[in-house]
Amino acid sequence: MKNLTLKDIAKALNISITTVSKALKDYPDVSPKTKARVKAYAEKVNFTPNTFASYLRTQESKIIGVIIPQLNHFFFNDVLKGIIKQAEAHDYMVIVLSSEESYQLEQKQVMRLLKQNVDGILISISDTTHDISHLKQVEEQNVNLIMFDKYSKLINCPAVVINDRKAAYDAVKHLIDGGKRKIAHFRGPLLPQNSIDRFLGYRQALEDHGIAYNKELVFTCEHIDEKEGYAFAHEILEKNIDVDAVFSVADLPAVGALKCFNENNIAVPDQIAVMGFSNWLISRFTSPALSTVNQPGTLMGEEAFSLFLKSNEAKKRGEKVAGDILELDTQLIVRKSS
Amino acid sequence: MKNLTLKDIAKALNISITTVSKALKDYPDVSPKTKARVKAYAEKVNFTPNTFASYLRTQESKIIGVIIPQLNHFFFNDVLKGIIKQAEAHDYMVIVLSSEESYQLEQKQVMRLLKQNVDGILISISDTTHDISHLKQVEEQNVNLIMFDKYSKLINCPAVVINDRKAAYDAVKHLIDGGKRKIAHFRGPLLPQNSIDRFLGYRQALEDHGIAYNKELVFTCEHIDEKEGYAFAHEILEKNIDVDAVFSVADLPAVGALKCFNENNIAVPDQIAVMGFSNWLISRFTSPALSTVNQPGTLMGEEAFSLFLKSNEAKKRGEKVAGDILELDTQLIVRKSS
DNA sequence: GTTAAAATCGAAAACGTTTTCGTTTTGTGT
DNA sequence: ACACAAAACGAAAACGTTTTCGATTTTAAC
Repeated sequence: MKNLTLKDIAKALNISITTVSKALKDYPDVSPKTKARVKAYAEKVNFTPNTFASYLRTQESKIIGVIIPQLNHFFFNDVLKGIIKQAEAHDYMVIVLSSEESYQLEQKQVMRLLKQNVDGILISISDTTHDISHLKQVEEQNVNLIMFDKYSKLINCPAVVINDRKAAYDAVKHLIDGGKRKIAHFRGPLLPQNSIDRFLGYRQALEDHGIAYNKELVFTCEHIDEKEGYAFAHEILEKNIDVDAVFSVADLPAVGALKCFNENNIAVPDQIAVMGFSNWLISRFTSPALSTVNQPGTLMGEEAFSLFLKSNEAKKRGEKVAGDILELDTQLIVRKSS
Repeated sequence: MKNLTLKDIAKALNISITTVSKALKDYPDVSPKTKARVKAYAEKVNFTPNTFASYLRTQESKIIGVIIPQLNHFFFNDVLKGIIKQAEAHDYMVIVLSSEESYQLEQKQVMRLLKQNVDGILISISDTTHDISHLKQVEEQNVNLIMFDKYSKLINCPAVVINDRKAAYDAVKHLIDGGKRKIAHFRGPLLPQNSIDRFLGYRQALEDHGIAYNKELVFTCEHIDEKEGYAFAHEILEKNIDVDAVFSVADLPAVGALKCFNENNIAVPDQIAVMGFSNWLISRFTSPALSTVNQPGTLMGEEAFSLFLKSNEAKKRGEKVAGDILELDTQLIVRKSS
């Protein structure tokens, strides 16, 4: 019970392989009669052309590679879902790889995908990626490159992101509107663009509302986990730093802070309000439930695949695709912690 | 800057394609001298054989397909991580698909993978899968089939699972040891083997400790989300059902129940203890923190890939692989909710 | 120096598809 | 009938690899 080939069909219908192939692809030099005959038979035996053999002629593998920074990460799994769904709708298969936030691993995964002759690489770069020569190489090999969420401004390719700066601005503005003035920020690592942008949004919101920026209130995460958030919250209490709100670069550190505040009987949000970012599953279940910013993960994945398709079409026409950046809307989700 | 071919190397070294190929694969009829020359050059230009062309000869694609029931599911992402990690170590690529708990979609995804000529299919079957003819077809096409976690007893192929029955038994025993006697169970859907096994473990534990089984205390989940758990907990309070502990088939319904109990000022665990299953990220952050059972997701993924490798080796030797089932240990995690 | 054996190499076919180009068949108009 | 164009078909090469088998060269033995 192997998969059938053109040869099998040709033999069964007593015509040539060429005619079978052309009939299935609606070439004009095949009579309507034989076309119908071939198509009916192919349908009956559930024939689809062997993708490996097709690749050899067409150089199209119908496979794309996706590299995310973490495999078990709520948001990136949402994106993955969107990509895989759209890929299925367009008959592409998706190879999934993870850089686990390692620059070296990210380089290696890109090279593996290039060796695999994928039609495109969709990547969200790691927090430790400080050099993009491996991405340049993707473009040099004329493979479609699309970035999503964590992108680099140093390379000119299509990307789909959220407006981190605006989202952070709105989140902090919400805290200010709630009467908070001494707002701490748990920021992300120094390299990735989105932690920079969220920080800038935070600072802009303060400035626009006449609040002086105080760098003593900014804490920098390395791993963006709940332990760091817990530690920062602990430091705030320990050192008696005057703070009435916390805006965290992500939900996990916010959850850690919540835990610390709860343990020390700090009233949230009355004494200190807490705001996360990303709307992870977990944010709904903390007590109090965590206010946060929703990122449209699945939509981002779908759009990333659409950008790939567009880029691929352009490539086939011999054009160079523009490095347009698509921005998706976020939603402020106000719960009990603010 | 395309990927190089054997032909390119042959031309550069002024020898035949055949010799290059054989040198790289250590054929005995190539002199040590030319072997060294070819290997050095191949290394220098970073040559790897084109997998698509290789497939055409060897019928080995070096690609495996993985089908999980849900894409953004904490446990299955852990498994995925293990599979992808091991696959990378053995130079396999992983195509990821999801059935989204739909039998129809699962069938379709299996067919897609067969058409793609993957070397193996690793699958965790959906909750709605009631027929396994699509899996039989995998075996008929002589493609390696491995099941993990959610498996079917109707098909004889290697599988890696946990001992759900024992894990559930231990969890319920823990509740009993804590003095609880009126233990409710939120069970999973009727079809999947693991929800059956967890139910059986629950019943066995009751029986072994002289507690009569009361089917009024068993609630059946359909979607295994927190809403269902909340609703069941609500029903328990509403109808005044006499319950002093809840054992849930998974963490999410347990979290829902916790929420309901908290809202109604039921003391957890004193009045009602709550026990989840799976050790999701979220279970650490509820209040009180949720007791649960840890499933070794990453390890399960790694073992699943190992089973595939073994099965593939057996196939190459022309042997039929045994349908052995590998059982991994779980860990009872006691937190504040029990 | 001859010959057999061993060592080394390369031509060619095959995997399944696509596409170019040449060949055959059919149809049309005289 | 005939010429000729149009329609329908098929042979063959190519993609890059692997492997069989035959050809060539080297080595060893007498």
